[in-house]
Amino acid sequence: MALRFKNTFSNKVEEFKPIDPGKVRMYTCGPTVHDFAHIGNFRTFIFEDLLRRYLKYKGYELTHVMNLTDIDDKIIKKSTQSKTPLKEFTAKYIQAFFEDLDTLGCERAEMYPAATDHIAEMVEIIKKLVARGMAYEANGDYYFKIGQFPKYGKLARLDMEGLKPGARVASDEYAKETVSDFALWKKWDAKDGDIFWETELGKGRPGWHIECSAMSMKYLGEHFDIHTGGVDNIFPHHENEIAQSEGATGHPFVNYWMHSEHLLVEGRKMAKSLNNFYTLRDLLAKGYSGKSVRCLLISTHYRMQMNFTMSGLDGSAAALERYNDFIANLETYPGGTSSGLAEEFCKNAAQGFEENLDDDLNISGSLGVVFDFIRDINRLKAENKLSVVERDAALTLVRKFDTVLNFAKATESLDADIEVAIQARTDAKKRKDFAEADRIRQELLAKGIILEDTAQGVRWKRKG
RNA sequence: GGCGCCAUAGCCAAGUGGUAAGGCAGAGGUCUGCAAAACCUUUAUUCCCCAGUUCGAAUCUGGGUGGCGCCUCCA
Repeated sequence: MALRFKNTFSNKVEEFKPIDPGKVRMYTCGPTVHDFAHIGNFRTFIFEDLLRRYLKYKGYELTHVMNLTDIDDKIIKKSTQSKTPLKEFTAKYIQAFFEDLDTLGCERAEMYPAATDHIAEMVEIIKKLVARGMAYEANGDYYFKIGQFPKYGKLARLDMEGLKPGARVASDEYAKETVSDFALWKKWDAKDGDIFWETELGKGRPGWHIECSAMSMKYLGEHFDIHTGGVDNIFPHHENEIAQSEGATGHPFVNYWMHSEHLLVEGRKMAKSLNNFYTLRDLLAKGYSGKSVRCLLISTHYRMQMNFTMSGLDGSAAALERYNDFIANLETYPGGTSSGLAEEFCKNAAQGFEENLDDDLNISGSLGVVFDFIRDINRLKAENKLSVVERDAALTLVRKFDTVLNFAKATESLDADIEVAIQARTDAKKRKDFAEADRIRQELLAKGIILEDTAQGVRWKRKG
């Protein structure tokens, strides 16, 4: 079976066929850089990392663009309040974002264009929309005229006739022709301080949606393959992107829309007021590794709401250890006598891994295959029925899986001398030299490698 | 009110017509000074409820119940 994805636009699982055979052009709505990103944001970025890694695994040549939204109301407010120039204010969070991506083992996209570097491109699109009668100016602001775009509402499956103006719309300060028309360009206002651009459209700043139309089409062309984001972006952001882009070019914009569901925390929507709001840095401060967070966030299908819990994170840390122990133990295994079974285990695992991911990135199914494979090979190893050639084949396969999963630890976090000490203690016990074993135990306790030493036994620090 | 997602073991979760993957936690073992690590074994007569279709339903149909999200700038 071929690779297939759920397309939000058609609401169906469709076979994936790129516009240019063998090549994929993909756009992702990136972070708004006004603060540290939270784990809900990263769930989406990790889904996109899985998607990009799997497309490469399948042999596609990928061009992936992720924008940086470095201009919006929140940024203006915070930057103005802190009396920090816009670029300086956002630079801090852009840097933090890339650090966090590294911590989570997310591969870099090919490009990370920033909105403020593409004002001219946005102005061009708006001018084109005005010329085509799909946008208009009102009191210095520019709006998209959704009445001129019959397809409007199709992505989100909204009936625009049925949309009634709510309290929020009624209080809107802008002078639109129709309540649901959305802003393309906002005239400078005193609260914007010194944040504005002098353009043919006047002194002002772009709306949020136009940024993504401008940057995606500039780097990927007017018609590209995949556009991703979180479900909350379906409406209005992506609906508006379609309207702006297709309104300006007159032809299709994106073939496949893919959206990841939200992360809940302890069963509730993550919110600062509920005291369940976590950034990646909060979790690192609690002693969890980036890879543990990656493992947890990637392990539930992207279209399912995922409930984040601390015990779930503990579980992922443990699963990750099983995976890494498997690799580490296999690497040092000297090899035994072949039973002839390993070849089939490898073949089945490779096939199962791919079949599941082909099916709209069924990561749970694929992980099941990987852990089945780990158990099968471990069993052969325990019985000494795995030859050197088979051992190497198994290692090669799991490393291939790891190009998609990226669960393997770059470095062992326990220091080498600590490993030596633990081994020395085990050896001492084997010699029945319990005085020596206890001495080493005290030493490890002093170094903080053993966290607790109770009558029931010792509790070791997790390697993760 | 409109649109959409979901309900499978203590927890997380795959499976969309042929008799319940996988992970965590628990239990037993390899193996014992008490432990730990690693590995192996084991853990759902049953898939929210009711009715129907079928030789056969977690899976399809109808009707309920419950949870969540979106409906103007939140991934």
